[in-house]
Amino acid sequence: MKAALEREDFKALRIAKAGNVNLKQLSQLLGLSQTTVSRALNGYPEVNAETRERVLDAVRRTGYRPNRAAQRLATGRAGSIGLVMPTADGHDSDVHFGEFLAGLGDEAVRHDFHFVINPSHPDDEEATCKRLVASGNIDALFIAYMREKDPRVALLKSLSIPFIVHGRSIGIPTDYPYLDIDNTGAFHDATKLLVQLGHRRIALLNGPAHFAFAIRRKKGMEAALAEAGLRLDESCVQHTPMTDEHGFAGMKRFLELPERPTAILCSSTVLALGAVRALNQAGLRIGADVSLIAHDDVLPMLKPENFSVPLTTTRSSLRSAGSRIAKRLISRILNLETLPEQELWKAELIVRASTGPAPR
Amino acid sequence: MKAALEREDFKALRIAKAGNVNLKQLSQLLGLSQTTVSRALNGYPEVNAETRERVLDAVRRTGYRPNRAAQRLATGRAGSIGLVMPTADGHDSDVHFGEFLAGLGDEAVRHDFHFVINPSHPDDEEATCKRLVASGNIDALFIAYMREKDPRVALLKSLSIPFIVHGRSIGIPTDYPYLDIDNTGAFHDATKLLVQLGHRRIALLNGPAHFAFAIRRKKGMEAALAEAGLRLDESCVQHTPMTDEHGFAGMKRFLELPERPTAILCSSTVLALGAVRALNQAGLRIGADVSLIAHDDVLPMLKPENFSVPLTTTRSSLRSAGSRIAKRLISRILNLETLPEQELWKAELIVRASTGPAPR
DNA sequence: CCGCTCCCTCAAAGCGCTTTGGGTGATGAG
DNA sequence: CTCATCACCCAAAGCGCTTTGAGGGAGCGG
Repeated sequence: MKAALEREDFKALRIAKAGNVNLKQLSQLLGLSQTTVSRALNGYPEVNAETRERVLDAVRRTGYRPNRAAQRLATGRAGSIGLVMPTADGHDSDVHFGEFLAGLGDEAVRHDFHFVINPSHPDDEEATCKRLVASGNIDALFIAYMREKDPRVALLKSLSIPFIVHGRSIGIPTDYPYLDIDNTGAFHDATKLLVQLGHRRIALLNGPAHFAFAIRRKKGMEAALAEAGLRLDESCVQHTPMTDEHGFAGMKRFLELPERPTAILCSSTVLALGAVRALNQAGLRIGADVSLIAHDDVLPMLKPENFSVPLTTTRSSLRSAGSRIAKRLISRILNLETLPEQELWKAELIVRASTGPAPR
Repeated sequence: MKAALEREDFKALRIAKAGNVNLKQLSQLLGLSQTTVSRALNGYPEVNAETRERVLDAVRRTGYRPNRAAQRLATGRAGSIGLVMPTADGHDSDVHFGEFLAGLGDEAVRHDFHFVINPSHPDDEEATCKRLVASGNIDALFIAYMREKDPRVALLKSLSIPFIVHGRSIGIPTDYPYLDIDNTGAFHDATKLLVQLGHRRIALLNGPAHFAFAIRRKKGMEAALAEAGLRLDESCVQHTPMTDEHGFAGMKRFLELPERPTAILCSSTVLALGAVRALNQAGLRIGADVSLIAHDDVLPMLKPENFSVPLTTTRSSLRSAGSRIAKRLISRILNLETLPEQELWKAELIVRASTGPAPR
């Protein structure tokens, strides 16, 4: 009895939803076959232009919308792209993820694509990827938070599913599609600026050491220091999650060093937030006693220009990256391979008041 | 019998290797009809317990996974829930959204549900809802950021699609399913605490005035003030987006008032961030010269206990709310109406160092 | 041993779309 | 006048699942 009721409910739902016409009705209305209508709609060439116009017009009038589930079943295409969201109970979720998602979603929805967001413990991402692909309800996968020699790349290649990587791994061939920013270059330039301002002892508040972007940023920094005949003291480097909390603690540790750094690079404005707090607490003037540069992902809630002392930054919009990746992913799914395989975006160095000449 | 089993094992292995098994193959493997297998899988009562066990075992061995598209087509159920993400080019995306999503996603993925995330200009949400429902590829809708007399409630009721509201509207009957926190109570209690500490002039850094939660929080505050024979001066209230930037600007304005408030309530820790900055800049000691209480959504990147002066807060986890809403939404879709229609969560008042006796 | 429930299982009919493999009439060439 | 060639269009066969309506076998009372 209960089951029967349920079934009826669903039928009702279906009909309510259906308010829509279906292909069959539409074709009857037009006096055409379903084939022809379908072809007209999907842009096949063997349909008379006039017929196609007639079909399109009927679609407009009836408000016909193809049933996605039926399309998916018939084509075998799922119409959705998979994301692995690194999060777990008791594990910090990443602010940067939301912003990225905004860009991705914006673009995806334009093509009527769904997401399958699969939360996963950060250490379990490989298995999650596998499961997600095996589930068969995604057409393409997006992965991020790349690590050194990241095993997911090989995995995805072997799974023969379109995918795009946000970032790049290190230590494996880069023959996969990616979108990355030039982290090395960005932190090289930032460091160079500090060196030119006379800084000799520069510290780095970096993201977790296993992430490729963190490794590259450090490398860029070291390169710029080397050019000036300097080297990066390991005591001046900290790898932590990119939260306010760790920024604060990290900066405090720097300030306790016997030979205090005069300038600090931060891998995120969120880290910088805590760092600034520590500096204020220590009574140090930013831009005078200590210089600060942060990488800015353009998080709308945290603008570097609004810091008490506006922050010099290397900027690259995370949202744009999301949007771009969605675009490329979808065009790969639809086999419109016109977009480039690999992209490296330059970050923009924007000088504000948090950087000044080294104190003497 | 034994031989048959072995043969089955062998076949199973081969099929598993070959790729995905489908229902037909699975039923052939078992020597059952598709109907029976389907029923066994979907928990229908008319299947022998032993048979069901046999089926389940075969599923395990073959790694069979039902094709979602086919299921959706056959049942008319889309297997996904719709979200409207308030964001647009040039419009701030909300940090709180990401955190909420983490909870929602975590729960949804457990039931193999998808999302359809539809970004929308905040002023265009009604139309977006309509479009989303009409698209026919969601089974249920979630809406948030409720406003006074929110037209979306009536809209969704008329569309006869399961939905849950995060928050509650104001000025319309509350006969719809929602999950809200007791904003009135939370800010009532917070204000009461301040009053007890001797504060007489208390200000409010609130979210945008059109949001119901903001209205309720203000109301709660006014009630507590009234109980003490006080009233809320309009110059002591500010409605702004909940960003660091606005927190800073808002607090600055408060500090410029002829009669400066001695305590401030913030609708978000993000607002508090900027507010604290302004206080520091003005050289005021938090917890001594000025008391501060913020509402804490438990954003992992911004913990109130890590503020330079740990923040007294009213706490309610946004992630838990997301998770809970997903659970209820899914159970409504599956017609397991065991969960309550309406829930009001109490926020927890946690006293830390940012509140102290009023200065004299 | 018959007949009648219960259980359990089955074959087959959709769900709405895409796609294959023809057809048909008009056109132009031979 | 015939035949190949287009340009259009069609009927029908899936895609993999759920669900209906019906059938077969075991167990029981008569």
